[in-house]
Amino acid sequence: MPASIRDVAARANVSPATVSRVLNGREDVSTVLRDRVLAAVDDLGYRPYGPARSLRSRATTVVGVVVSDLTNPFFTSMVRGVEDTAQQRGYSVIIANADEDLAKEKRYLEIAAAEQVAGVVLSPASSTRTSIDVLAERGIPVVTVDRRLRTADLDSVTVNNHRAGREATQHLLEQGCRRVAIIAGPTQTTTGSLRLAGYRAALHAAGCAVDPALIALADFRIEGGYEATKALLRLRRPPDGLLISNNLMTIAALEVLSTADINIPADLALVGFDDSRWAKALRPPLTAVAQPAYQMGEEAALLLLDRVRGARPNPCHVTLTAQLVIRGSSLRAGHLA
Amino acid sequence: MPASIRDVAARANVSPATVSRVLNGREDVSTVLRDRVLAAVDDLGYRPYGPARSLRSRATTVVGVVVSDLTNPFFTSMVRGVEDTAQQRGYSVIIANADEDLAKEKRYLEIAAAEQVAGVVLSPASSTRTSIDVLAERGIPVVTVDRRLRTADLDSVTVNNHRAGREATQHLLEQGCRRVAIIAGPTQTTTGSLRLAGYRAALHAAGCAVDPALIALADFRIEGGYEATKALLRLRRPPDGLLISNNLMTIAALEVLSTADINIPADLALVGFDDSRWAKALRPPLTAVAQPAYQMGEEAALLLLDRVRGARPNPCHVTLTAQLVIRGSSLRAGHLA
DNA sequence: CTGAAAGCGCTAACAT
DNA sequence: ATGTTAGCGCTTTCAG
Repeated sequence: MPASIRDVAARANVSPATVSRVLNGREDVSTVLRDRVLAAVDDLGYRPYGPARSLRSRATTVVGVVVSDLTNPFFTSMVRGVEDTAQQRGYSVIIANADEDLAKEKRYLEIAAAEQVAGVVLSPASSTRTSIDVLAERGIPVVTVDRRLRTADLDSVTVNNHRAGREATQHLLEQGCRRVAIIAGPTQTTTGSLRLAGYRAALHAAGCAVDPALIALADFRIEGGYEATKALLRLRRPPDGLLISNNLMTIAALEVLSTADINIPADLALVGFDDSRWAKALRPPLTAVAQPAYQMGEEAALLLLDRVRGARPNPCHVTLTAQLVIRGSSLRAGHLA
Repeated sequence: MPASIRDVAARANVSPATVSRVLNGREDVSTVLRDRVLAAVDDLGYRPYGPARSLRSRATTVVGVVVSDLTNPFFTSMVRGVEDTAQQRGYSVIIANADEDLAKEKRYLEIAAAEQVAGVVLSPASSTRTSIDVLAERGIPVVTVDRRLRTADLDSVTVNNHRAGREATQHLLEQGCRRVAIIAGPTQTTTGSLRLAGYRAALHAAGCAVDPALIALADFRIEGGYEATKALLRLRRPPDGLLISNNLMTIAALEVLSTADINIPADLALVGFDDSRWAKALRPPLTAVAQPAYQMGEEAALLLLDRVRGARPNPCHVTLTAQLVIRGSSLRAGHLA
């Protein structure tokens, strides 16, 4: 049976209220009593009991991060950014994995609401069907990261996905690709649809027709990447350039292409979204759209904590820049390593 | 202002007690009242308030996972195993990232205790300095995974690290390596020290001397892997075989080796702990000690939930098997792809 | 089968 | 500066 605040109060010969004041670092307690309380806390090994505290004060110093796929290194980097920033400011971070699944996501948002976290950083599984009502009802602020929500105007941190998709596609065209394909993410996510829109825009700008057969829709996960890549290879006129909308699907594509003995970049020039540590170790090294994942997490945490503090009345959208890092997998001219 | 149980009670014309009974799925409520309550819950959009509930009932259906490094894919797979298993059984999972840092780990264990989670799955940052006292005081069960604790006899799920280290080293020796080096993890972790011990055992068994210069101690992270690899390459007599104790350090080593133009496996045969999706896509593909990460998470969750239910009086240790997957990075004979 | 009442551990309002 | 009191939302005896 752990010690309660009353036990501490009894041992220090003060009232529970005084103990509470000391514990919450308030200045209006005499040094004598403060020391006595602290000693008692120490003796008893007292630890404040979270649920009671948040029941009474309706606040915690825990922020939640609900990510759409924790096995995706992009999101783990992003989470690290949130963690470091929040912790610097005295908040702790708990993480939940929605696994690109609306039902799981809903459940975790409910838990976040029920557990009364101070705020939530969310990368929504769907721009239209994800609902943050549970949180809104309780006045818990939400910042979306990576993706946005169309159903509510929330603070958000994203990269310019449209432009990134356009530039990556343009790069493939410049390398002489005539049939550039894309493995796109779910169009219900803003990243999925914007990167695809960027791809289309680049083709239009170059005066190329958009061949629907070259657009493979997948799920941002390894399994989907497999199927999509295989489908593209089965085409009578297979692509000679390929843009893949995230890192997990890129891993899958690399496996399929390697099994099928496709020569990269000669047969197929490749660009993948999300840079990673192993991209450089591949042969050829992978051309990637590098996103500032860690920094996105930092920014999201900053926005969220401002919101928690009640600063900033209006929704704020931070757009960072994704950078095309050109490496061997897309270089046909060969004038660069 | 969200609806409380009293509001629901009022609207359904019943007592709060009845609402509580319905919400907790108890059978002793008449169908009439149950329906009225459910309707009222629906109308009001009522959601039970976690802190009040756990304050009163001293229990939650949330389990915590405190991992030592969330950016490590091994741990994210493991977490997925915990999640799936726990969710099947009606528990939710929240995750905290200790980042191989004892202070952060301590903090998260305190939060887990304060928030009154049902139990904790932990991969401890240190086998001797990690303390689970905060949780033990409150009677919250803990299962360690991947690593063990020397300070308490807890349920644990591990692989046979000693044997895996031995077999991997033996494999390198069989490939004709004469100077096999290791990049070991922190010896304060059981995985770090056991894999190293396995390496030593293999050398002894083969009648080779253990050259201390060939043992590089690092931190299980990318940065440490860089330094360790560079240090090994600077040796007057550099290694011709290398075992790396986890995936993050392997990524770092691959980068360094690729920059230094070391030929794998001719100059240096390579084996890394932890298999991954991109291992096959590398050229040459990476020989890896594959750990059943997901399954480890599943087992850990099973043990933990048993413990939560109060089953099983004695600590239980599950040891799974790590499998050496031989690929091109370590094959010198060349009779395999 | 249902309701009334007590109280979990803590903090905030009010007194002093 | 400190103590007293009330009550957060919920579950759980205990009566009926």
